Amino acid sequence: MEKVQALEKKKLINELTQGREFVNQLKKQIGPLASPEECDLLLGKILSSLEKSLSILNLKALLLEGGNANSTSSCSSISFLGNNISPKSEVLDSTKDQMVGKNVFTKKRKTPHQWSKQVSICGTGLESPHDDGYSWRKYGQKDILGSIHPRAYYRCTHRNTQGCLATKQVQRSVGNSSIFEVTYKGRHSCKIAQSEIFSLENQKRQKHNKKQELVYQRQEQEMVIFNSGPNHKVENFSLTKEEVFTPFSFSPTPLNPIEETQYFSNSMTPFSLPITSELPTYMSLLTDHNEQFAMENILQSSDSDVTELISTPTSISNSPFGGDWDFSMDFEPSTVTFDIEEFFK
DNA sequence: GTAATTTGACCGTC
DNA sequence: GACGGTCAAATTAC
Repeated sequence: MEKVQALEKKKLINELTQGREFVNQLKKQIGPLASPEECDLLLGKILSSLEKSLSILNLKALLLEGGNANSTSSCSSISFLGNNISPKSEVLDSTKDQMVGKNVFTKKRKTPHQWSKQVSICGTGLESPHDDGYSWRKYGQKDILGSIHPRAYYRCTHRNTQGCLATKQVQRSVGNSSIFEVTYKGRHSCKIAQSEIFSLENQKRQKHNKKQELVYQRQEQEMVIFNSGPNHKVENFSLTKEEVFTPFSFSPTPLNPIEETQYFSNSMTPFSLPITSELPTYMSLLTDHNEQFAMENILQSSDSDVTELISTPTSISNSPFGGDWDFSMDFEPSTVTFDIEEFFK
């Protein structure tokens, strides 16, 4: 068993090291003379390394969960946005069921086919946070005990037409009414929403590429040191929040923020993101739909990562597993930290 | 006319 | 019985 763990650890370190190396290569490639093909190739390698790393971690989590149900160590948490996210992982439940059989793990899931998350959004207006890439239909509102603001309930517009069961709850923060707490439940299975997301990403990407050209031009002109994190980007270049958020999204499959942090934390300039202690500051810049979208991507891509591991590297839209297979992660709004050393003890 | 929102009622859980 | 979540009829917006 220890040998297996050592092997896994070695593999994981190897994959992450490779990922870092690819990012560094990509960093060198990106520029006015960058070849899109080269960039695509490197991004593919980066994503591949990432997926392998995740699969190792997921398998490890499976083993831990299956072997020691009462274990309180290991995969505890991932810190993000000041919210607590505990991986009450259904991806693990689902894959576990598939891999080891339900005879061994007969424990029923508490909330089948659901994942949830919570984000805080600094609303620019007085109304609820707007477009997060999906279209929602309000179906209820309730006064909640202990809160001066009512909670609004939304479901996906395509619930009836496509059976999409995604829902979200929106509620103003008690302390700061300009902040909305949004809790997502369920996973989008609607194709329309996904194409809208993709379109939104393309727009962002195009916008970002234009901005990137400006950045390079200004770098040449002003010799600005561009390694001070996103705050500097905002101050120096007046980049919008979405450009701060998606500094690297050239791939059709956008990296999620955690992935970005993992990969870019080790790279230096010009796209390095603040890590650990600076992360909340970085994330605090994310507002409105971008922040929601970021959270969405964390979970949705986690889903697709695992799906792709089992099937083939296909798009997110047409999973062959349909609604019967739910590889999504079930998150609670809690602070999460992930200690990789502890994970392999 | 259609779609979205509002809001009181209902239901399940604790 | 209290509470949170959902339903569905009525209302509003486009």
